[in-house]
Parts: sequence; structure tokens; C-alpha cells
Amino acid sequence: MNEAASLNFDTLKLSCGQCNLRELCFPYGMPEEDLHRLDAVVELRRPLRKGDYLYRESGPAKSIFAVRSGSLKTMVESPNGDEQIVGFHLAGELVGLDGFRDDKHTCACIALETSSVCELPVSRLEQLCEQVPALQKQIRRIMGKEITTDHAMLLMLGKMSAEEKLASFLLSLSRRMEERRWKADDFVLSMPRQDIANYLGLAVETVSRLFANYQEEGIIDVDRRRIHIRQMQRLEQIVGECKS
Amino acid sequence: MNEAASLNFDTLKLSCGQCNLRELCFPYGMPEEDLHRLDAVVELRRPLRKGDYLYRESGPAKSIFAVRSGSLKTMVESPNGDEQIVGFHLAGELVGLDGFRDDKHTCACIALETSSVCELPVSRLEQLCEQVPALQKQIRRIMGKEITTDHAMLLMLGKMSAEEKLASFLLSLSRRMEERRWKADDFVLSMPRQDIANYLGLAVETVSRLFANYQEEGIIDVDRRRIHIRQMQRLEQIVGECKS
DNA sequence: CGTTTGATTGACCCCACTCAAACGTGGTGG
DNA sequence: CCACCACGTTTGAGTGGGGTCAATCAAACG
Repeated sequence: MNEAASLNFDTLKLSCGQCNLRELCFPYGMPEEDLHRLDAVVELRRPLRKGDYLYRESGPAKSIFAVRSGSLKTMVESPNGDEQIVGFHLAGELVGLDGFRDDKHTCACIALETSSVCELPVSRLEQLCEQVPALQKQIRRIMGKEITTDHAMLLMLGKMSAEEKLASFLLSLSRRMEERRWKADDFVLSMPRQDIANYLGLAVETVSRLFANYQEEGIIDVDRRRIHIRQMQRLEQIVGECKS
Repeated sequence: MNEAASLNFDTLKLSCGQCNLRELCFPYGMPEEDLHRLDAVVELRRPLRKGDYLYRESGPAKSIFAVRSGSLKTMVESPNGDEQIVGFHLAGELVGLDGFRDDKHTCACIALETSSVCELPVSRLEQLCEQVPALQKQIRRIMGKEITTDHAMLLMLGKMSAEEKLASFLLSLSRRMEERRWKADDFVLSMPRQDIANYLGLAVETVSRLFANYQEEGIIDVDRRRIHIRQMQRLEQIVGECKS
């Protein structure tokens, strides 16, 4: 255990109004004056290291979390023991919304790399909701977005071929990179092939072969986890032309 | 157009407190006195006939809906035009939550048979939220449940074999029948094989063959859309024993 | 009745999985 | 510094689950 790791992280807290993720995160669209009140709710947590759990399935759900840096994955477990990754989460995205059902988490959340999160305790969030009616709407919006994202993923798993799935995955990542003002066509995957395969409902070997195919065709350059997209429109074309 | 269909459906409105679906539906867990206030928000809609749209993708989302009778399906459309059914909805269940994202629906909702719904206009719901704080929590719970359900479906589409998918589907339906005080082992499917196949990410022929297999093995009796489950534990066993 | 729509059954085949082995790459300790 | 190992990734060969195509059948409907 590092001594520095036991610092009081409240002293490091940044205000939501000054956070460069505010347009992507919880504060999006909220009036300036309400953001100050939000600050009082947010706690900065000690950073997670790769592989650390933020929360576990069926564990108590007292908070929701905003990713501040790094990235996380959420996964559900089947009765027979194998797991399905249901989402990858980048800076500014929120996790833990599944816990609203009955204050228990129905999925586990694990850091893909060293990551930090802001914690929003539900009890305090509820209190603030009574003072700031706009906050309720905000929560509903965020949850509505989660539902829409899950629906898109259902479509992917249910209807797409392996080739389409991977193209769809890369495009989704690329767009999220762009939202964050990072390069849309040049980024590093924070997850291993195994996780990509799991997420897409494929075998690792298939993912590996598809990357090789894309590279062969000059659509992307792959070096380990580094991805450079050379022909974005080809990827879009692959996703658009199902069953042809 | 039938003359009777243009009756004022408000006169037929039942109060939530007296509805026999209240334990499954929106009012679940809410105190008696708040239910009266909820009544003022709820509008009964003209019944939908089979194939009617309750709402369409990218249409305005001004309300959420509770299924009063009958059943519905929700579906998303892929860029190339084919559709994925993301849910079947029975009496007492809520649809339209995806619209909270930005007041536009991201999926379409269609009646599988003659069905009626209660409409809860979001604007009125928001007003009531300010008077009844418990209502906010209720909405979050319902949305949390939707997210959890979607995650379970992701697991199904991503990790299960065709045999496991269908068993899982039948068990899910069976449990929901039981919740509604109907027979858990004897019910009629409101959706065609095509829709089951679409939902499970399979071909119609595969669903048909699997039904035949199950019948062969004496697990279920199938007659058209009528399902009689003879050996519930065999179905549970199929779902539990993946990859064996 | 013929027509239409939905369900079943059979024959065939292909996509993606499985199994197996080789190949970096990075970390560790001698 | 290099040998070694562990792990993630790639590549090849073979196979099977489930898709596709096509024909048949059954029920519902006008």
C-alpha cells in the first residue's frame, strides 16, 4: 500500500463547473448555479487499479459513479457461471444505474486500467433532487440514454455478423473518442482482445482474424492495442450493408 | 371507424388503487394516499388492435405507457433496415422509458394483439413528482429494472446457444404468467414464431425445430401458440448447463 | 372453396467456434 | 544482460451449430 494512496481525496476535488468533462457527464445542460449544489454531492474516490472492482454483482448500491479518467467495463454473470460484458465506459460516462432497481447491483464493474471516478451517493442525490427539480429530469435522461445504448447493443448481438459487429464497435469507440476531443481515427484500446470478443459475442480468434482482415484491406492499421482508422467510410459501409 | 371507438375513454377510467395490476405496475410499493394523486395523471387510451403502433421510432415521446391488457413488442431498427425486437410487454409492464433521453423514442412499440394501455403524460408526471417525492424514486426503480432486464437479454444473445435461448424465453414468460396469477405451465403465446426468432436472434426454422425437439423429449406440449410446460426443471436445467 | 399467412420439415452449406500450436512481449529473477 | 516464464495474441485446420433455400402443410379468412 502506497502512503500517498491514503490521502484525503476530498482535498483534490474539482468542481463540476470547472471539470472539462462537464459537457459529457452528469452536468450536461444544467444551469451554472445548480452545478455548485451538485459539487456538494460529489465525492472523489481513490483511483482504481487495473482489475479492481468498483462494485460487484448483488453488492449494495448506494451510489452512482462518473468516470473521471481511465475506463471501466460492466459485466453480468449467467446461471452457469460465464460472463457477458455489457458495456465499456469512458471518461464522463456514468455507471451504477442498474442499482436503482432495488439498491442492489445487478452487474459488476471493473477497471480496465488505472482509473478514477466521482462518486454520487444516491441519498444525497435524492435530497438535492427536492431542491433542484431539473436534476430529476437529468437522471431520467441519463437512464434513458443507457436504455437506448443497451437497445443498440441488442441489435448488434442479435442481427449483426461478426464483421459488422467489430466495425460497429470500432465506430462507436471512434465517436466517443471524438466527443472527448481525442483523435477519432487514432486511439488505444484499453481492453484486451478477450474482452472485445466477449462483448461482441464472438471468439477471441474471430476478433483477431477480423482485425487482420481489416488491416489486409487497408481499412485500419493495428499494432497491439493501437488502432489507426484509415478508411472510416468503409467501416460505416460495413455496418450499413447487412445481409447483402 | 367504429362509432363505439370514439367514446370518451376517461369515463371508463379505473383508479390505480383499485386496479388488479397495481402490484405489478407503476403503483407498486406506493402509499395509498399517493395513488389518488396518480389517478389524476393517468389517461386511458383507446384500445390498440393487432399491429397498431403505440409509438414509432424517432417520434415525439410525451408519455410513458402501462400495459393494461393484451401485449406489445418494442423494436429497434438497424441502419440497413432490419429490425430487432428488444422486448415483449405484458399487462402491468411499462413501455416508453427510452423516450426520457431526449423526448424522442428510440424504438417502436406495436400491439401483438388487441391491447389497451394507460397513458402517463411526462409533463403531468413531472408536476406530480414535485408534490410526491416518492414518485421520483419509483421512476428510477422502474428504469433500473428495465436496464437490468436489458442486461439479462444481452447475456442471452451473447452467450447462449439456440436451445438455451428458447428455454430461457419460455421460463421468463412462465414466471411473468405466474406473477399475473395465470398458469405458469399453460399459456398462449401472443407472438408469432417469427417474432420469437427475431427476439432470440435465431431463424424461424430453428425455433420451430427446437419446439419440436422439446416436445419430442416430453419437456413441453406445443399446439400452435398454446404452450404446456410438462417439465419445468428440465428447462431450468437447460439454461443452467451452458457449454457442457 | 381458393387464397393468404404462418408453421413445419428436409437438404444443404457456410460462418464462426473449437482445438492446437506458434508467436511475440513484457516482466522477473538469476 | 540474458534466460525464462506467463500471458495475450495470432495463425492454421477441421468441424458443427444454426442459417438459407425450398417445398409442404395447416389454419384463418374472404
